[in-house]
Amino acid sequence: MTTAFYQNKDKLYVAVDCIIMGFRENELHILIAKRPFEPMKGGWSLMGGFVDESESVYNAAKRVVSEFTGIEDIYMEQVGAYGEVDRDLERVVSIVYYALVDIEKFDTSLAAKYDARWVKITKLPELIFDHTLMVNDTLNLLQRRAAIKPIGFNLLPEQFTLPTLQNLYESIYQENIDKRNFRKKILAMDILEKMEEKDKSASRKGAFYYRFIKEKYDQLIQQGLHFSI
Amino acid sequence: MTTAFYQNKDKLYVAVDCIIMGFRENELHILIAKRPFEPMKGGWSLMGGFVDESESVYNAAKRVVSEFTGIEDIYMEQVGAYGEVDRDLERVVSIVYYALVDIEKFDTSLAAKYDARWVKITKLPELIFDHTLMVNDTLNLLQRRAAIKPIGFNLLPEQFTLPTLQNLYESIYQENIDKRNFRKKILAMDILEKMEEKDKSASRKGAFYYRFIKEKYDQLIQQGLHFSI
DNA sequence: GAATATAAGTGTTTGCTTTACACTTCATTT
DNA sequence: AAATGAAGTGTAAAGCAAACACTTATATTC
Repeated sequence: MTTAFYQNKDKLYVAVDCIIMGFRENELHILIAKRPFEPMKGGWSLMGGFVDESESVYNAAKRVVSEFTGIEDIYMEQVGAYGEVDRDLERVVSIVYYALVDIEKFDTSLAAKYDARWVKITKLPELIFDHTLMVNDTLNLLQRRAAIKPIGFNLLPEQFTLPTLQNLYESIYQENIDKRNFRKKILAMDILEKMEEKDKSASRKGAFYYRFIKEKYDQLIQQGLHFSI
Repeated sequence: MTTAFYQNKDKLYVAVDCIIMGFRENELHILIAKRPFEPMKGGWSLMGGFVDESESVYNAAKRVVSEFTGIEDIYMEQVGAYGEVDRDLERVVSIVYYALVDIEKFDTSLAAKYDARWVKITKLPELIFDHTLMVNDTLNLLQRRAAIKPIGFNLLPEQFTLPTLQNLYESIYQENIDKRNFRKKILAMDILEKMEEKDKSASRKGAFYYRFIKEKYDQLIQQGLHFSI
């Protein structure tokens, strides 16, 4: 069915580009790939795809992230739409999402298949088209969002230590955080549960594992309080 | 020129919807119109239009705002892309911008032409499709942005009084602000210039006019400080 | 022209949040 | 048993945010 009024309007390609973020070696990483087709074949590119007529933009982004990582449960948020006429060789409007994934769940066989690499956000190569701009905008957004929403945990495994969590936030904000102030603040919110085991991989003494408890976070919100780091 | 790889991909309608905001009678207003065509003819709708092949999404939004207000110099920011499959009867991906305009510059002849009305944001009627969601998302964004960027001035004429400015922020945040704290904070930033004339329309005593000085704001930023209300 | 009415304009105190800062503990390795 | 190195802990100072009430200026009214 076509509605009369719309008929003479232009249709455009609509793409999604995904900034897939992971955390390892105490640094934020982004998954990028060598582009396998023209234009800009061989250039470093974000993970993208086209939006089909029959799928929502959000689902298109989910599909792309799953396709390139093998991960199904994904935290994703829209960054925005990029619509300059000359941003691609063809006229393509691209809608950007960032995804926060537990890098341990990454299906490494896909790296070879798609010529993809996890690169440190501080050491990104030049990307094609406006992809560098997209990454910059995303980092900005992430910094603002991670400060007030407990989204950082999506980058970590179920269990993590406080030193690791702190490293994560230091990597997101790209600045050092005082250890005592950080622990005070995060523990005061009472949204973490301390485990009995320690992670001894990073020190002799070992650091206790903690888990983020969504129910505790919901309680915090119900009390009219907010997450804040 | 068509690049081979893209050829078998779907193309979609891409629209812009604009949340055009103005300030009068001490309240934020939004420009809405009765939709003149099917589907949903006669329903209250945001100001929108389709993105042409040859114009950027941003320019499409500017064009729409100019068309419906007669105003050319517009502060505009993207809210995001709305891409559910069933958000319209046809498959239309809509990219939303909010625009802050000085309502005094509004060409009132356009109101009749487009069956448009300025309505208080607190008294919006039901809007078609996902337009109510768009407005809610926008108000949220505006609240966060107006707190840290001097964008509110775009809603006021060149000269304005501090009581008016305070009313504006109260309308944006939908809460009362202490007069002394507000004046202290805004004046401490030293980004306003006090005029010699008073506005006597709202009180016998009259309130001094002020102007926002962009150069002073730039200085503030250069000092490593930030706008904050 | 004196009294009245009304919004504009002005400082200080209190509490809270943020920042700065250094030593002890634990477990492994030598 | 000693040494190593990261994990873990509390307090004080400063800065920021929030609460709060009276005086001033001018038009209007009597």
